[in-house]
Amino acid sequence: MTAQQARRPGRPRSERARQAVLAATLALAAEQEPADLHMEAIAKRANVSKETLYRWWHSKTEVILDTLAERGQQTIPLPDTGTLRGDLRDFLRATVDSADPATGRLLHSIAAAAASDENAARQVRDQFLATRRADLGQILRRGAARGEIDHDNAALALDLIYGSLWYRLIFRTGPLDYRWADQVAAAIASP
Amino acid sequence: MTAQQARRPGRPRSERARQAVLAATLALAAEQEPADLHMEAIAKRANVSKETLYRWWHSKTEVILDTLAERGQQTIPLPDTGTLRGDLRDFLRATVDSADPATGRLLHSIAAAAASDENAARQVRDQFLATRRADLGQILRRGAARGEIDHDNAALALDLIYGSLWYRLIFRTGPLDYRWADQVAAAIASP
Amino acid sequence: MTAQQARRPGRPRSERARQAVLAATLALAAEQEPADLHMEAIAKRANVSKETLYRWWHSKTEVILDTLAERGQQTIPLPDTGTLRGDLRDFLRATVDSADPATGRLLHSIAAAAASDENAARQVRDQFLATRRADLGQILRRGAARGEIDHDNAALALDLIYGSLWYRLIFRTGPLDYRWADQVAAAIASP
Amino acid sequence: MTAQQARRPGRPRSERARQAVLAATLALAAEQEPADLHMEAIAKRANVSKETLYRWWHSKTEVILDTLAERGQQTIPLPDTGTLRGDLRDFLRATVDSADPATGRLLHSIAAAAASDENAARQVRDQFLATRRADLGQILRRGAARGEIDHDNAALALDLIYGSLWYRLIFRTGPLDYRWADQVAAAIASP
DNA sequence: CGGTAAGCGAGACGGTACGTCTTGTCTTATT
DNA sequence: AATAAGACAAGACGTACCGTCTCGCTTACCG
Repeated sequence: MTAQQARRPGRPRSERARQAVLAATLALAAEQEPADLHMEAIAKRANVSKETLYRWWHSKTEVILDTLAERGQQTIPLPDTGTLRGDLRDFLRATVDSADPATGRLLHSIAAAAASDENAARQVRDQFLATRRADLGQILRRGAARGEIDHDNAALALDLIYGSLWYRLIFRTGPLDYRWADQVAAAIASP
Repeated sequence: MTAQQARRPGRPRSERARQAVLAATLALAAEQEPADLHMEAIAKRANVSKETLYRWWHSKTEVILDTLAERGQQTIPLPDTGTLRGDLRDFLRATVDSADPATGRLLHSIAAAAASDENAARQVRDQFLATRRADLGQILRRGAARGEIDHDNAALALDLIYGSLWYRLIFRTGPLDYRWADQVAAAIASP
Repeated sequence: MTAQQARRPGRPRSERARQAVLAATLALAAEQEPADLHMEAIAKRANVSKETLYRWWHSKTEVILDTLAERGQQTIPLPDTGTLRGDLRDFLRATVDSADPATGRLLHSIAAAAASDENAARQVRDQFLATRRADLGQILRRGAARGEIDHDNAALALDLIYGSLWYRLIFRTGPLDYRWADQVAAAIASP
Repeated sequence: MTAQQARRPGRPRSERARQAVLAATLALAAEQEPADLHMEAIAKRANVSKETLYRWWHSKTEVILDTLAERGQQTIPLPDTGTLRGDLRDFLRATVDSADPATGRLLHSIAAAAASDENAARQVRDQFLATRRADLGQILRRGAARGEIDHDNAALALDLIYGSLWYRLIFRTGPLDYRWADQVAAAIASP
């Protein structure tokens, strides 16, 4: 498939620059407010020219999505406890664990971008939300197969669960902790 | 009570200017993208000086919250159908009805602001979310009193319901229509 | 003539406010840069409303000219030493003496106003320069009568003397001190 | 010599933008009042961003001084008539000739800036007055060498001559014409 | 091994919103 | 009527970030 890769002439893309950009993005997210995480700052921090930055990422949203993909993807394994509630609990607890402050600010940034720009919203959906929904969907589908949840409700549960998560994240209505994870798991997988 | 109001010296605040700002905000929201809804544009559209704008509203978030309070608040009456599911259904349908395109873009703007600025998040919580949560909370409490929902779940339901609403709104994962309202009502008020 | 003064109805003009404005102008000139001497600052410092300020003085230039008239006018007496050079020397030395830092900054302000506004230039000429020129002119005319200076040159000398004074003041090319006064006196009244 | 110039990295400064700014400044001076000659207007007229404008010129004074240097510098040649009076006459007549309305308004602007800001005064002295004083100083030195003027008076004459010029310009006490030039030349180079 | 072509850093550019500031006018109640 | 208080429309200020551009230099390949 992509094996051959059609080697193009000219100087190849600098892997060093790519890594520097992702690292700078993560570093800035760890240190500063979401509003201070802009293209100019990323370029400066990464010692990369804005030209290079814009050549490979067309917007801040793309940079952040790439950073999240690179750094945070692998962290959430699919649990298999035998019960829906157990699976949900473990999955949500793992999700909560993965949301360190830096990641949290990256999520804030893409939420802000998605809210104010329809195109960014699409990118976030396709490149970030989709995989999470697929994972959680699989857990719910298994629960539905065991009769622990209605099939229609399973589809809606995705929105309810991730909705409440982002709601807490964006509006800071409360902490995203194990208590929250357990309550949601219990509410969705009520007997 | 507060009737007397202790008349301050000097020229009183112009109600005309205040209304013009709120109307301009609504008009811009109806016509343009959220990103084009900035203080400069509001001032120009309202024929109001930037000084006046900043004197009374310290940020765009405050202007939008005021606009929402003035124009959209009174629209959602508390239903009383006798059942939790019925009440939820009616309330959510009314909520969906109130989200015309202009209002939707105002909501997008405050979501973006809340996501990227902790202070804005607090303002949105206190001046916008709080009343909505109180309304829906009343419905849920009535349901709990009738034994239609567990008391603990009632508290969580607030997050699940409004979470899924904002999630759809921000990430455009699906339409906010009666179908959504009915499904959520059914899922929360499952027998 | 002006004896009767046609007493008008209503509250009479506040002499207190007038004095406060002139005092505030002088105080600000003594403390700050010419650029910080604006109508807003004068009003605030004088505890006078801008309304009152603009009612009686139509521009900053008028306020400053009034301040100069009130505070600095009487200081320069006409000398009579018997020789042109002596008279010039004493007059210029007295002029130099009268230019304390506060007065200097007031002069800077009216120079700036005159340079950028033709109308202000006319006011400065009529209400400030005219009297100085008359005084110096009298000295020069006495010298011409004694044959110490050519009549035509006497007229021009006004420009040369006051010109070099303002030039030093505006562009800070050198100090306005007795040395300068004596040199100018000697040059103009050369034997 | 300085030919190599040590080429700095990055995009080089746009000569086009530089010329556009100077041309816009001159054009605005020709058409409008000194007060309407502000940075915003210059940027707009030159089709140059404010950022670019402020990057290369830190204040309006610097822009004007640059404009004067570029457009008006070369116009006054040093005369050599053989007599001080003749040299002065020619030099002052040429100076008068160079003061077209646009240039006059530029001079008004820098005079206003110098009067109200010590730093601006220094810049005007160093970048504008200095060369003029050097030119006129040379003429006077030649006169002193020929014994046509006392050496001490020669130094003072600089102030007297340029002082009276700026005095007329700023306070509009009279026209800057050949009559003025001839009178001053005669008075300074009196036999 | 020298030519060709793209990537890269540096940083200038036009554009434009930001939040602040001063101007001169106005609208109140009080004097 | 004049006052103080202070709100108002207007618009310039200087700063910041955006996304694009123009340089000279570097790093590959390909003939």
